[in-house]
Amino acid sequence: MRPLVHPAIEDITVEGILHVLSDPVRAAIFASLAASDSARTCSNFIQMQDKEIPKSTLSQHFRMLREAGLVRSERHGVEMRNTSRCQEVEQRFPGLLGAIMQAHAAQCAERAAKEAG
Amino acid sequence: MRPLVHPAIEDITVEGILHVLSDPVRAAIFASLAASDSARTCSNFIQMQDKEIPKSTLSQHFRMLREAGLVRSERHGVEMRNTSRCQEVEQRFPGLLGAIMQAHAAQCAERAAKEAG
DNA sequence: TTCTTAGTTCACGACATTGGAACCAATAAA
DNA sequence: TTTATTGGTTCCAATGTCGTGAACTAAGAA
Repeated sequence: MRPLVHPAIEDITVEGILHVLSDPVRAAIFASLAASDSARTCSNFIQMQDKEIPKSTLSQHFRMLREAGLVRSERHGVEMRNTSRCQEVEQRFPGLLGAIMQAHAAQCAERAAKEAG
Repeated sequence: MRPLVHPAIEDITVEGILHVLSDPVRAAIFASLAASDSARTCSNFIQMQDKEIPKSTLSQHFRMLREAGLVRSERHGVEMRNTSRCQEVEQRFPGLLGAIMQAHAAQCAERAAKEAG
């Protein structure tokens, strides 16, 4: 089993961040991690947006989030504990994650409104 | 020749914007368009970042920028005039493009500094 | 040792991206 | 008129990336 790869803060790229967050599932995972104080495991996200995400897909999503520098993962026994690296990224690219998450949230609210109305 | 497709402002998505700007060439094109007052043609961008972009590739990049809602293109005779849709997008997702472009600029400056030694 | 849990890796099909070659449409030159 | 040129598009084949089921691993419990 390969060791977990976490880029140094200075190796994080804007392209990488944008690409990894351009997928709605990964964006939702990241939003949830960013909003929560404590670490969350991968399997917390098997149910998302009214559908099941296969374990293997989830594993890839977490790898991509990790290698883009957005998430820190640590193995604890049999499970993985994931936290966002928001604060570090905020230092490097001020305002970026906030703006993206806000836009995602706005779009999400808009869709919910359209759905209901 | 297919007509040019421009999404209505309410059909522009965050995912679409992030994906299209996660490519360094497209990000550079968009930054240049956003910074310039007047329209620019496609062929203005054949030389970018010390290398040539093939015409066909450039054409695809512009199509993607257009269909994501970031750029407006109009045929004028033999050429295309492209402008950014910054202001519209700003209305829909306030702060998003600004934060992204600022992060790109910061990264660009950083790379230039590292290059210079 | 065997089982369970949580996640990873592999392999393959589906889809996206790149770029050369051929093409089209508008205008300028002959 | 034709013919040539310019600016961009479309087609297609090679290559790359993504999502997923099946098989696997590693840690801890029974």
